[in-house]
This record gives sequence, C-alpha cells and structure tokens, in this order.
Amino acid sequence: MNEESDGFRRPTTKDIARFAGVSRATVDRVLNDREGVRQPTIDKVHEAIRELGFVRNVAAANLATGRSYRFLHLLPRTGDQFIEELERYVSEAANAFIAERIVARVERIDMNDPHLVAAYLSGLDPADWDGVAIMAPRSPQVRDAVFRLSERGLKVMSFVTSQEDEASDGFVGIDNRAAGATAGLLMGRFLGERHGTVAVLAETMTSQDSLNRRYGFDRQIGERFSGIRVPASLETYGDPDRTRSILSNICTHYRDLCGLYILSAEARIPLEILREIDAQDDLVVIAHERTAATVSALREGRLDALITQDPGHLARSVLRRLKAKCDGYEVLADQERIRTEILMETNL
Amino acid sequence: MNEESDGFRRPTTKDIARFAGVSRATVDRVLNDREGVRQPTIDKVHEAIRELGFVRNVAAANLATGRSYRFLHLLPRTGDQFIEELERYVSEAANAFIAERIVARVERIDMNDPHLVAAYLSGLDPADWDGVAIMAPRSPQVRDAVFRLSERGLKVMSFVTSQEDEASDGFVGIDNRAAGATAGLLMGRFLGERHGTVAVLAETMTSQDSLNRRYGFDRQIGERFSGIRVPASLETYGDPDRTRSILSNICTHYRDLCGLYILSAEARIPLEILREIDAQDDLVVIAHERTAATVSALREGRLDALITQDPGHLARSVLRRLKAKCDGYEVLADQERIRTEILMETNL
DNA sequence: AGCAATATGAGGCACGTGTCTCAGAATTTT
DNA sequence: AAAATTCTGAGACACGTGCCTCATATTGCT
Repeated sequence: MNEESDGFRRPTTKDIARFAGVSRATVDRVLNDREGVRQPTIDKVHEAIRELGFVRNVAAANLATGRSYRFLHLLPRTGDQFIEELERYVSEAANAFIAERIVARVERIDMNDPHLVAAYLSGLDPADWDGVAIMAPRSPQVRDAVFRLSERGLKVMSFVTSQEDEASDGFVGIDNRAAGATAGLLMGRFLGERHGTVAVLAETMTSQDSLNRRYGFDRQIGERFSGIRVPASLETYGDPDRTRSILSNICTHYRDLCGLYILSAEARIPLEILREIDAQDDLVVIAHERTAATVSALREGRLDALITQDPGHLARSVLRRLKAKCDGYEVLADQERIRTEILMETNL
Repeated sequence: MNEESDGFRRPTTKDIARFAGVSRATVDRVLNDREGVRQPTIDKVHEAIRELGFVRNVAAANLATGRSYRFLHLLPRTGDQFIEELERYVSEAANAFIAERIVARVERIDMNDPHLVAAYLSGLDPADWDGVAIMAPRSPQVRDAVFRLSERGLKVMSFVTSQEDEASDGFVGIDNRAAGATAGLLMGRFLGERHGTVAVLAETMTSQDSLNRRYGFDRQIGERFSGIRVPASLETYGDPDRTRSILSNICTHYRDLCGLYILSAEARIPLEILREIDAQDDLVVIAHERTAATVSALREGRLDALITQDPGHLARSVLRRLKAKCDGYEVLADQERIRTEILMETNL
C-alpha cells in the first residue's frame, strides 16, 4: 500500500545508529547480543530503540539470514478418526506456513512401545531438523529422549499428549483436568434433578491424559452433584466386541443408568455400538473431540455435548511455537492458548 | 536455522526464469500480472512455478516494496466492559502486528447517529489509510458509506456487528442466530424437566444482532422445549433503574420464572442488579461475552453459561483479513472462523 | 608514557523481489 | 521486404538486516 511516501516510515537500524551516535555495526552488535560492546554504549543503543520505537523488520532479517525451519511431526501410527483429522490439519498448517519458510513433514510411527519411540527420537539428526513435534503417550523413556534431543539443540514440543506438566511451555494442548471437569459439569447440569449412575468409558486408563480427565470429572460430580454415582472407568482397549459387551452390560446392570462419558479421543466405536444396541433415549452422552462420528452423533441427537480442542489451531500453534523457540522470542500467549471448547448442535 | 547448506533451498524467481527458459524480468511480469507477455510465455512460467513448487517469498517482496499497512479501527464511544475489553484486545493485536508493518490506530466515535458515522467515514482520506475496521450498528447509511469507501479503494471490514449478511467476507464475528440458538439450547437443557417462563433481557431490540439472537433462541426453545414460554424481550436501554424495575417486576409477575437470557453484549448491570434483588437461586441465567462482570458471575454461580466470541482472535483476524484484502490473497478460512464458544466455570 | 587489549567505525556483500530502463529479438502489419 | 509494433532480455538499484573484515579510536594496564 502506501509507498512510504507519506512520512510513515518505521525506524531502521540506520536511524538507531544515527540517534544513538554510533555506527550501524555497533547497533548490530547490540541487537544480536554479540560481545565487545561497553555497557554505556549498549545503553545508548537501547535508549535509541526505546525512543524511536524501533521494531526489527523480521522480513528483512529472515531474508538476510536465509533462514528456513525444518520441523518434523510425529503422530501415532494407530488411531481412528481423531488422528486422521489431526494429521490432515497438521499437513494443512504446514502448507499454510511454507510462505514463512517453514518446511514441515509428518510421520506416523508406532507409539505403543516407549522404547521404540525413544530409539526413534535418538536416531534423529539435529543436522536434518530444527524442531520436532511429538504426540506420544507419556512415558519416562520418551520424556528422557525428548530431553536429550533438546540438549542436542533440537527444539521439541509435545502436543495433545504431554510428556511433562501440561502447563509447561513444551506442550500444546488442553488441560485435561479442565476438560474432564467440563464434561462432569455439563453432565451434572444436563441431568438436572435426575439421579443415578453415570458410566465412564475409556480406551485405556493407563495414560496420564485419561487419569486427568477422570480426575476432573470426578471432582465436579463429587462436589456438586451428590445424586450421581460414577463407578470405575470401563476400558475398551479399542476393541469393538469388548465395547459392545461392556455397553450392553451396563445398560442391564445399572437400572438407574442415566449418563455415559466417553473419555477417550476416539469415540466412533462406542457411539456406533450405542446406536446399534438401541440404548435408552434419555441417556446423557458426552464425548471428546470433533470427528465425523461425533459430529453426526451430535446432529442426530445421539450425543449431547462434545468437549474439544481445535485441531487446526493446535497444528498452527505448534508450528508458531517451534519457530519462536528457534528464533528465541516469546509467542503471543493469548493466541497460543488452546481452549477447551464445548460443542453442541448449534455451534458446530 | 539451517543455512541453506543442506540442499534445502526454496526456488526463487531466478530458478523459475531458468527453468522456463525466460528472463527474470518476464517472470516478474507474469507474477505481478503486468501486460505485454504472450500467452505461451505466460504458460511456460506458470508451468515452471507449478513444477518447482515456487512460493513467493513475501518477506522479500514486502521488503522490496517497502509496503506498510495503515488500518483504522472504529469502535463505539459509549459502552461498558465489553467494548473496553475489545479495545484492549484491538490495541494488543495492533501491537503484535507491527513487526509485519501493520500500523493500526483505534478511535472511539459516536455510533448512535448513523448519519454522523456515515459522515465520519466519508471524511476519511484514502491517502491516509489502507483499511478501516468498523463496529457500528447496522444501518443503511453506514452500509452505503462503507460501500463508497471501498469504491474509493479503501478496504473495509465490519466486526462484531455486521453491515450486511454475516456470512459475507466483509464481516468478522459470530453468527448471531447460532449464538442465540446455542443460548436457547443450553437454557432448555439446563432446565431439564422444569417448565415455566424464561425472560429475555436486551439493551435494545432495534439492532439486527439482537433480533438474530432472539430468533435463534426462539427457534431452539420452540422446536425442542415445549414446556418453556418466552415472552417478548424486555429492553433496558442500558439504564440501571429501568433494569432494576424490569427485573423485580418479572420476579413477582411470573410466578413460574425459571430462566433469564441476557441477550446483549453488556451484562454487567443486569447481573449486578440480579444479585442485589436476590433473585431465586435456581434461576438459570445465560449471558453473552466474557467480561470481568460475567466471569465473576460465572465463578460465583450467579451465571450458568456464557456464549462468547474470542475478542483476541477477533482483533487479530480483522488485521489479517484487512492485510489479505490489501495484498489480494485469500485468508486461511479455517483460522479466521470466529467460533461461538460456550464458557462455563470449568473452561474459562 | 608506552603498549596491549578492547571498542567502535566504515564499508561491503548477501538475501529474494519489485520496479525501472534500454536494447534487441520476434512478430505482425503495411 | 521493410517498417511498425509487440515481446523479451540484460542489467541495475532499492528495501532492511545479518555478518564479515579491516582500520582506527579509545581504554586499561604496567
């Protein structure tokens, strides 16, 4: 647009140099914290930067350095719709960022054995990659491998599933306790006056994420909805037959069954079986993540609410954060926060 | 990071030129659709671009053109917490984008008289601004002024409040029908078996946004919750005294009052008065927008749910869309979609 | 005071693209 | 076939920053 004609020019390093009464070389030394500059000089430069409101022209800087960013995304090989969706979004985000010189590749690897994952990570050459984003179940092996990778200079982020504390800056994803709590709160509110049993269905409860969700769920129910009983989580191991027998079992066993919380990311199989066995109509069902299966279940009234994280945002955030780590600057915290979203029929 | 050492170099215009067997000047003519190039030559260049996967280095391009973007944001002068918040976020977004050569200024102007707004817009000099973002109540005068502005080459976006169809690409914000529908659905679900009257409170029903929200709300209630009755909307005109008398009136008048939908963006006054008059405890209250007042009401249980749009996202999206319009490229639709969010205590 | 060490300046090249100009080639028109 | 017209090429400069070298100025030390 405006051709800098109209006096609207941002200050450059040259302006800083002139204002501070030093040379551009010195400004450069200060800006890129190179050594060999005395404190008073450094101060003068910073003063000029402050005074003129200088902001480094990243475009020019990137151009000068010819920098590019090679990021590797590691996703589990096994998985159903959620993983597929996620992979799609990661690829799409990668595509959207090539203009910023970000080159991202997505690999699906076997995440079941932590030793294998750790070995894979150890085999990565820091000369090939600037950063790695990994979604793997939390395990000491993987956590250590991640740590060693970053020691070798690679920037690493875990996403969806955290290797450490979910609040750490090496993680992009939702707070699973909050997600579980939201599910619990919604369940309680939707049930209203109705008392009874709410079943919790999970692929497995061995993962930290599952435990966190369950913890948050229980807390809400326990604190606010005394009329609701929540037995131990039922594990499907992703097996349709097992899921079927679990679901028909609880329907007959708990005469007062009034709710079902599907805690895992992949809800397709339980939802299909639920329709198949023709479960009671007023059962309140809450699940996680937006996939083809959950969306249609929501539309058809077989699902009451969905607790989700926006996979597109997730994927873009991972890239932005990796880039920020490489460049050593702070991300815009507000923009990168992954929200725990509640979806219903009306706000899909 | 990698210093292009490792064979990882994106193709440049020079590469395109070599591959297509033409000169860089010709490539440039094609890229920036300048005339004077024969079709076969154009095709050769496009072929090379496709073949090599060329993506224009925007950093370099912006550097070369010395382009900067001057955007003006117009917000209503009057308003309470929501507007204040919004202004804060707009300024913050503007700040975050100065690295991309975006200079944004925020003005608060009187939006009550459409003629004044239109006059203000007409007075804007396209030489001073590249784009304008405006949040003003829908009116023919403003809509026409917006139209004339864009005819004069200025890029214009409306946000929060649309001048045209909410689906148009000149608007950033939520679909207010969907927002109202979400409020209605939640209201119905939270009430469960309870039947009775739900009151709708609005600052004014003269705005299109209010009408849309009410429309969506009514549809949900009418379609799915036959036990709920929703009388005509009650208008507060933002006046605390009037609000107080309305609220105490309905509490006594409707013996079966069970819910309250605060439809307008500013919910502070109704919420405060609701606490003050000590309304019944099991009243289901749903409001819009995240502000200090609504957040604390949610935390204290005086509010059951909040339908919101993320103001930070809104502000950033406006800037990105304006910039995209200036540069004539498409935005990442997925990233720019403003979600209708549901907030409860657990996912604030 | 003289010397070594350190701090600073001056200047140049590179990055990829936009935007000129001018000359020469290819094509069309006469 | 010659002239007029339209395309295309070659080259230059600019944008703001990073990074380098070499010379000179300044400081600290003995």
